Amino acid sequence: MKRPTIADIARRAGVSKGAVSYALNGQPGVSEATRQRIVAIAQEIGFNPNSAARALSGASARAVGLTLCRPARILSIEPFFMGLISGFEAELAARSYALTLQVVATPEQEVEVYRRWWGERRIDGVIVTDLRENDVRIPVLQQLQLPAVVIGGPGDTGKIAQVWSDDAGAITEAVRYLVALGHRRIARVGGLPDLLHTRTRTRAFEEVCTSLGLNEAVTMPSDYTGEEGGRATRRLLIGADRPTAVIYDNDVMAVAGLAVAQEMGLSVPGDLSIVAWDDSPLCSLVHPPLTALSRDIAEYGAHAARELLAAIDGKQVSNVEAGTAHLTPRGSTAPPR
Amino acid sequence: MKRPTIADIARRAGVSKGAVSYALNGQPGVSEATRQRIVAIAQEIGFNPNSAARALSGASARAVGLTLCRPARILSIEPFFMGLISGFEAELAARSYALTLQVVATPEQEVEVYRRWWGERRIDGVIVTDLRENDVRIPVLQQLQLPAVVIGGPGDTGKIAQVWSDDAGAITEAVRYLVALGHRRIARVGGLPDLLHTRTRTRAFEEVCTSLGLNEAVTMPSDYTGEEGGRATRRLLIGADRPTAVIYDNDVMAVAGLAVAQEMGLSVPGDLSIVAWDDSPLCSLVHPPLTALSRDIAEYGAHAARELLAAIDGKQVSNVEAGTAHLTPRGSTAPPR
DNA sequence: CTCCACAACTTATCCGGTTCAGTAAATTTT
DNA sequence: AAAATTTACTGAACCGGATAAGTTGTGGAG
Repeated sequence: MKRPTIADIARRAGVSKGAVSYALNGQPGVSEATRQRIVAIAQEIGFNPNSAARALSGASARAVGLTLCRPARILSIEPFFMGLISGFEAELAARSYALTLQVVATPEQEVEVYRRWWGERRIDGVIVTDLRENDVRIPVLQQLQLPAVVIGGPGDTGKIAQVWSDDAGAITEAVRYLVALGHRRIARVGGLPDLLHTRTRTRAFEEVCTSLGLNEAVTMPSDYTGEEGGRATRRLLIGADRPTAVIYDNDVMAVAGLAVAQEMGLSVPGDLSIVAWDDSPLCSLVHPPLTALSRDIAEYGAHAARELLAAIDGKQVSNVEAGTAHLTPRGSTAPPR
Repeated sequence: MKRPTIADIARRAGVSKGAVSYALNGQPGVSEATRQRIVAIAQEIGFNPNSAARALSGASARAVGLTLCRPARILSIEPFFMGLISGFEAELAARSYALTLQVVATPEQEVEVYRRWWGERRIDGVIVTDLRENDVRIPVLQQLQLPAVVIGGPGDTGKIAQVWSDDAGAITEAVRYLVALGHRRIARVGGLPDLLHTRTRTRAFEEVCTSLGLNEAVTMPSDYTGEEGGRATRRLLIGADRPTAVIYDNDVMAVAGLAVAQEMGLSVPGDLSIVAWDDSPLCSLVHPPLTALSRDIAEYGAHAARELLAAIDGKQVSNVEAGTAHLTPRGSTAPPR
């Protein structure tokens, strides 16, 4: 079955290719009657413009790219990215942009993918996650002049748009809450230490602990996996001065931490309070359900997609903060015994 | 910064566009010396062929499509799809095919996306998940002659390639194992009842229970969400003749079921044994870790991708079984008290 | 020495849209 | 009523590759 082209429509309507193009794109240059006739024919034969031909004649590819730089075993379980993707989609589909995805192993590979995609004119822009300090991707994006939006700042990205959420504010709220419950020894299991938002969180965590007069603010670095999260928790709990509350940088590690506590015979929240960052259905799934720092990740993604589309349209965009995570108390936090 | 084209290379090498095209594609028609010179120049200036131009001149789009038809809140937590995507990617990236993704709400929307993608020549083929009985997508794919591979059979898909795993064998193994432990009242919390593989599992579950002389084989239909899985578990456990073992159709529902049991004061595995289908890190994360039917989902995805690429290359492919899930016993199963 | 075959190119066309420069007819302006 | 403008188109060029068809130049066979 041959797929119809504008030439087919032109023949059937008895006009030229140009007229068909004007008619279908809402451009002036055809009468209303002709336009309707052409649109009707296009509808009837199920015409879709060849995206390659369109992209070739100067227009855009109508696609944006996203690379995921995490090992498969983390990606599969980490709810964050799927939530983000759902959010992107809502915006992109509305403007019929496609989302092109690639799983990579390293930031260097990621850069290669950007170069290739942009060189191939496969995409009009990219969404960059996991911003790092002195991120190798930023200068490449600038050099290529590839429209982009960065998630996970704030950081130094020059003219590249950013979307971030107020991580410092969120962790401050969580610590204040735990202190209000009576906790004095609060630890944290952090995400990948290289990521900029991990650093922001660590710094804010230390600051609020100091300001509230807590003697120490231990952050165990981790990597978002359940195994590491569990190990870090075990290390925290075997110490003499074991914490009475732990804040986790993602939900997967929090769930793993809960399991470790249960396995060690500790009661949650009696002996240990747990706070998860990023509230996914996972948090309400386990017993007890986890107190979490909630934010609307899909909306966060949608926000990023809107910024990216604006950047693609050539609008100069400033950095945008997309809301603070707020504390959703559930069964995993209580005053210490 | 203008992105280089073969014309740029041709000018610098002092040859024609055609020669450059032959050289870069390994076609005969240029001398080895010239080819190397051209390749070197292409490398130096960072040339990537414009995918649109390539697609336009008869070649393929070098992209495949995948639609995800689940609400965002399920997608975000369901590890299956991300695992599948990782598997696709491994194959696709190796042959530098791009993966285009779209989240949709209904199979009808999915069909629309297929039509559009194919009409736009945006993709060369699609991966279809969640096969249903009398699936509306199958006739459309056949009519469009859109290369495809279906995951989730076996079912009637005509000439469209299928990849499936032996669900009947897996559930039989699980039930036999539970019976060997001494269980006589085994229930199941199933996935979406419309899906073909859910039916296969249900039928096999009933058969093996009958053949082993168990009086009843209750399957509570569910929808893969934690909430529903928890609710179904609660309904099973409040009955007079409550089961001593439950098999769940995905890991998320199994974790939710575990939480419900704990919340009702039942000990796992003492009072209730739990088996999860599809072993994700989630299963080893909770306490006790869940006995699961494991299969390599990424490999499953890779398999599907290979079949799809074969179909795109015009090879007639037969249906392929991609291995049976095998039982991984962990702490959530034991003889009943 | 001529003819042929073949390598190593060049030239031109095509893919299917977009867009610009025409052009004839209709409408408005003066 | 003639001139100017506008409307509604057509025709052709163009985007950047792939590729079929044509053009040289060279070496070997006869």
